[in-house]
Amino acid sequence: MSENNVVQLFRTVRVSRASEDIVQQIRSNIFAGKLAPGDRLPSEKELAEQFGLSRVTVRDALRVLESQGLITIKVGAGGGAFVANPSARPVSAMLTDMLRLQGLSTKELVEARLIIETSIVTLAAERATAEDLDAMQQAIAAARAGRATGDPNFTRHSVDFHAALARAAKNQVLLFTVNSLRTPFYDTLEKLLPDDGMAQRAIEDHQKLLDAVVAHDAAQAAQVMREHLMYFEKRVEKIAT
Amino acid sequence: MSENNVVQLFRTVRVSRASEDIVQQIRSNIFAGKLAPGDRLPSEKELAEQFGLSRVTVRDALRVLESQGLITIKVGAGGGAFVANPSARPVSAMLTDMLRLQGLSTKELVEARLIIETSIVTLAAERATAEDLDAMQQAIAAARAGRATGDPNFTRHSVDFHAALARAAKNQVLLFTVNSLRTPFYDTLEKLLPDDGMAQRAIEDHQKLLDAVVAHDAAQAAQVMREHLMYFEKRVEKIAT
DNA sequence: ATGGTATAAATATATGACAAATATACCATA
DNA sequence: TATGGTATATTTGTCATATATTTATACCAT
Repeated sequence: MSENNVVQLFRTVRVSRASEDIVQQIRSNIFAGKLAPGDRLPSEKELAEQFGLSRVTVRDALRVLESQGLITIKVGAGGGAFVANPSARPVSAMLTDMLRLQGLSTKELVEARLIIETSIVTLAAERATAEDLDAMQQAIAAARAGRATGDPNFTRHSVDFHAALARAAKNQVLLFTVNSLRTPFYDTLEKLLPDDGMAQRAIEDHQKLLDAVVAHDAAQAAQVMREHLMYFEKRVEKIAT
Repeated sequence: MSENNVVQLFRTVRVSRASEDIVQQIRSNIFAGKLAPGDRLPSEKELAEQFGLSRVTVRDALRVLESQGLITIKVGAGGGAFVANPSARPVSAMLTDMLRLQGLSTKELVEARLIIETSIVTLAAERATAEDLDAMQQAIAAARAGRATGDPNFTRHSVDFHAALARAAKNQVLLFTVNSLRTPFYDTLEKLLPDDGMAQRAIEDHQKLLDAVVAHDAAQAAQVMREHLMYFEKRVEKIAT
């Protein structure tokens, strides 16, 4: 064992908190199915008694569980902590945060988004239900109606369209991943004043995407998506710099 | 507006907590780059003064930020809340929770991973540097050495190999995303007792992947990756149980 | 049936205090 | 000088007690 190559035999030690034990116990009960979505946990006071700890410590634990998406907390009579429905939303939010923190280049984001969005649209071409198609069509119709009244801000409808498209792929992992990648773009897009040309282009592209999905034409859908993303990401890129 | 079709004009209202405002303010500073990883926040006492709220409320907010993976908290002199390095681990942990709770299915995860991993290996075939290739080779060599001494546990070397491969794609977004998606799988694999057949297969596949990347043969690399993932994911069918 | 008020239950927040963890400074000893 | 021990200061962790706020329900009046 030379000076330069120190072998790591031990791990960092961290003293745990009492509240972590509470978190762990409640998690175990949730994962074991002893607590199901919608079930109410005992009140903070009761939990404090059961755990033999103070109410503050219990609240600490509950805040952690809430942040992990495992419980929701309601105030007032009949309130308390309730086991949450499992959702990919917290995962997506966290992935969004983590990506944001990394100071990623637009180029990397664009590239990653291209890969995932084209996969999504390919899957959507296979898997979209009538409901999905309807949702996509409605987003397009709403964008058209908005434009007809002179409102060039198509962002909201674009978000809705892309959300419906991603749902049509029937893969929640891709859904939350692409949402995390999209968020930076939509944030920027919403800040700029979109012109009517962009609105028109968005509507046209969305319609083409929908048509391709309806026709189960995955290759065409992927191609349109690529062009769509490249067009819009060039505009966002200009503004961001 | 008939009885059966009630138009939703309003959204559910929820009274916010004071601590959420603190969370938001700290997040804004982190995302704006005013607080960088490693930076220390003021003490709880000082934050309480700055926000004009009690220390309890500040602690609430800090617990949330900690659970979101944005800060780490240290006890004692020189302690306090420090801005965390972005890590895939909190995302993976949350993803694992959702898998356990069946909010997401293994099938969806596998499908998403297939898409992203094959894109990564395609990019790596174009972009890998000598350094990347060396790192991959070393992971393979380490796995071989381990196996030669009778240690069938190749998981660590597999993690290293895939990490090196993902770095070779030169896209931080894909790297981070795939690390988040991969970890639940490895955590499960590590809990199994892998047999030597699996170790051998991993080493062979990794070598084939490396060879394809060296040869800039993206199509071959993608094909090997697909087969590799399908082989292993069949053996880890139930992730996070 | 509708509206208003009181009450109870539960979380949210505050204040003050002590416990525990940790880094640093200082001193004694070999 | 290096090592070990102790004291001190700083900071988080937890506690006890209390009040504020939110919300559902019960009850009464119109």
